[in-house]
Amino acid sequence: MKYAESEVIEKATTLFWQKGFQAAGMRDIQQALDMRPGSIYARFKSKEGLFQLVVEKYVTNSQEKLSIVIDADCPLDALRAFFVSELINPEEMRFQRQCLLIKSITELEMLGENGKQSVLDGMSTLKACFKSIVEKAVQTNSLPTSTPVDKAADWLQNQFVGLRTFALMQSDDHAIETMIDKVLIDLKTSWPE
Amino acid sequence: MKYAESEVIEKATTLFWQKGFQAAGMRDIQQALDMRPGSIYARFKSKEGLFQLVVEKYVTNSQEKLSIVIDADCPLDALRAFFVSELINPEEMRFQRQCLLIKSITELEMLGENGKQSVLDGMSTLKACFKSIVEKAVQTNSLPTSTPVDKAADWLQNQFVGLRTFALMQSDDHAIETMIDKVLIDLKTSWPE
DNA sequence: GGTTTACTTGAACACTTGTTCAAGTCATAA
DNA sequence: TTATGACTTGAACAAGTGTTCAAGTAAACC
Repeated sequence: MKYAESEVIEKATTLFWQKGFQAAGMRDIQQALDMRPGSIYARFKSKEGLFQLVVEKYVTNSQEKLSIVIDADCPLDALRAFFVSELINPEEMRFQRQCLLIKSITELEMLGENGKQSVLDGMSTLKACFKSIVEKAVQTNSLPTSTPVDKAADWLQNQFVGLRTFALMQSDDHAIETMIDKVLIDLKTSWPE
Repeated sequence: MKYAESEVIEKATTLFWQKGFQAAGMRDIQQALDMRPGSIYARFKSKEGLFQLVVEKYVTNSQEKLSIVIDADCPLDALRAFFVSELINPEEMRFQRQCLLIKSITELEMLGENGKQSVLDGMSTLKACFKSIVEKAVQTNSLPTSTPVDKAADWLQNQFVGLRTFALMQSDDHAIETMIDKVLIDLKTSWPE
């Protein structure tokens, strides 16, 4: 085995993240991984099989990052730090501002059943993480006990999605930080109904 | 000329909106438009030429819808109505919940210079519309005069983007409406700095 | 030592892609 | 009436797509 799996997945992640599933051709993949088609197919079964592993690894990774937020003494400060670190990064990593899952949702129809399920499952998993964050914030009195947890979790994930698209196109990092601060203000204010 | 241009653009819009630029193959386009390749190339020069017209028409259309909001007596009520009509529609039109421009931004790198510019220009155009809405709301005392107009316009467009992705995946229309109401609450509350 | 197993190579395959082109249609202008 | 030019047709093209396969390598197991 020429390269360790983790190494390969990492390279594949970069490629899929930059180009998307369809646009990343097998030849691009072969070049990025420095592997010949036969090797790729023997190890990952298909382009979609590789993509599935990438998505699953991506979700696990995100989950770990969100766990740090959940376990922090002050979850809202940690949440802000998480947002900043995900949304404000150097130019050569700009593509990472977009969420890989959201990008994949755009081409969901072009994926087979397995790939599709991986993406959707990933979304649910991350939604659960956001819920835990809100719950923790309520427990530590960072948020009022009146906060509707489920609604706020949906909203928070939704805000994150919007921010990522905003950050992708926005060149002014300060404007992004302002948007993040607005999220943290609104998280504490009132909810409909 | 077998079909009027507006008719053709409309059909092409549906296809690109559903499948995206890359995934909509020339054969799909030929079938959707009921035209042979030669006709399409004679009239639109290329797949990207057709796409460009679609994007431009889409932007004009959106601009018109937003003009109604700007000109309304109560812009915030009109804004809510606009959000609802764009985000809550029957199942067979679900693909329209996603913004065509945002969907296109995902595949910006795969477009030629002209197509790319059309999409980016479209984003700027719509941003200007959102700014007008906020300005109008301030003028009519629907929003406090302290509202930072530019910031709020960015934020509002950003919220719309997030909501569209949310609505795309959300089957519960009521949850979408709740999110819309949250936007209207937060638009009136405080801003960072 | 021999067999199995996981992995690797690179040429080749069948199919799809966007695009071209010679030829034809038909309304408008001279 | 003839000529022009915008539009149409459908077969064809070169290049690209994901995938397969016979053959080779090398470490692991009996």
